[in-house]
Amino acid sequence: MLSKKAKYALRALLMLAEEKDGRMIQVQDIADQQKAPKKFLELILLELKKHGLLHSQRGKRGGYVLAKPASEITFGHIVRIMDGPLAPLPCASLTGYRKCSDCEDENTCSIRRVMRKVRDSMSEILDKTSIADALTPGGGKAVRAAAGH
Amino acid sequence: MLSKKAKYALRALLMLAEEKDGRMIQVQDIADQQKAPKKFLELILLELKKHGLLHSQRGKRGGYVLAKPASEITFGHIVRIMDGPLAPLPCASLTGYRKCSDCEDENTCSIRRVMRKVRDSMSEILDKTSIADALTPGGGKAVRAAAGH
DNA sequence: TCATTACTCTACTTTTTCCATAGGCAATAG
DNA sequence: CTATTGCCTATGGAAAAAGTAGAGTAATGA
Repeated sequence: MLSKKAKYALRALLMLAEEKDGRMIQVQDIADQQKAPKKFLELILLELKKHGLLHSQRGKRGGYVLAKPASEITFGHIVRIMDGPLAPLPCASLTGYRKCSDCEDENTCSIRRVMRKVRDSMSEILDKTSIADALTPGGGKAVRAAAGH
Repeated sequence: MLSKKAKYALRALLMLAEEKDGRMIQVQDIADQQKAPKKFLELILLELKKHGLLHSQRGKRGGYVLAKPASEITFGHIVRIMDGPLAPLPCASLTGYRKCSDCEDENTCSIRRVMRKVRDSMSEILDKTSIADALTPGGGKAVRAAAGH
């Protein structure tokens, strides 16, 4: 289940992606528009900045902007920053692998095998859908790819 | 992320599926084999029974058996019983739909649209993989289907 | 310069969910 | 009848999620 943090983050980035030619938006405006607690949102945006997705400016007329093109910011990246690995089990994750403490033999674990498939299919969607794609429904790369089966 | 409950449930059902011609297994045996707390496991098996996946018998020589063929018990069903809807967001769920309280227009919500795709692809795997499939790697229906792209 | 604005950072509180345990009741085999 | 095993309800503790507080720092602009 997606956390509220991740949802706020996605919405904030989508909002920033709609802004014309690098105009900054302030935390307060984002909070107002998506009815999120301002202080909570600050923490989220700060984290996104630390991961290189946002630039910020302090003081009067400060705010946030995307640090790179919207087409290069994927849902997968955002969700991983906020909620951690996509995989339903740590042992089925590529980016955040951890051994199951209670698993006898990882190579023959059928649960792991299935969850690995789930991870892969989630990645196939989330890592190939950018916030730019999301803003142009029917147009994005991953949208077409996912429709093709 | 899959809860421990779901993981215990999957393992218990896989274990029961390996048992020959309807022989019963006791909670204690399952708990021993998968190093799960017995009392906790009881709750889990009870819930699976209430959802029609298991039969049980009380008293001496009691225990649990699958209530139907292993090929008719899917990962999707088990996970939903234990952890609820597959979808990352309630508003993107088919089996457990709930409106987002903070969402303006559901039909144009791009986050929902993406998460719906994620749900669909999870369902495509989990609802088409039975515990029988999981026991015969390389053989199951969903295994072949998922490999074909 | 100096007050104001708005991001930065650390710490804390509250709420919710997850994991597990406890103990009595009910059925069944022997 | 009685030992065993599942059935059921209640409760406790830990951890994670969600939100709050407040002092600090940089930029602006009057």
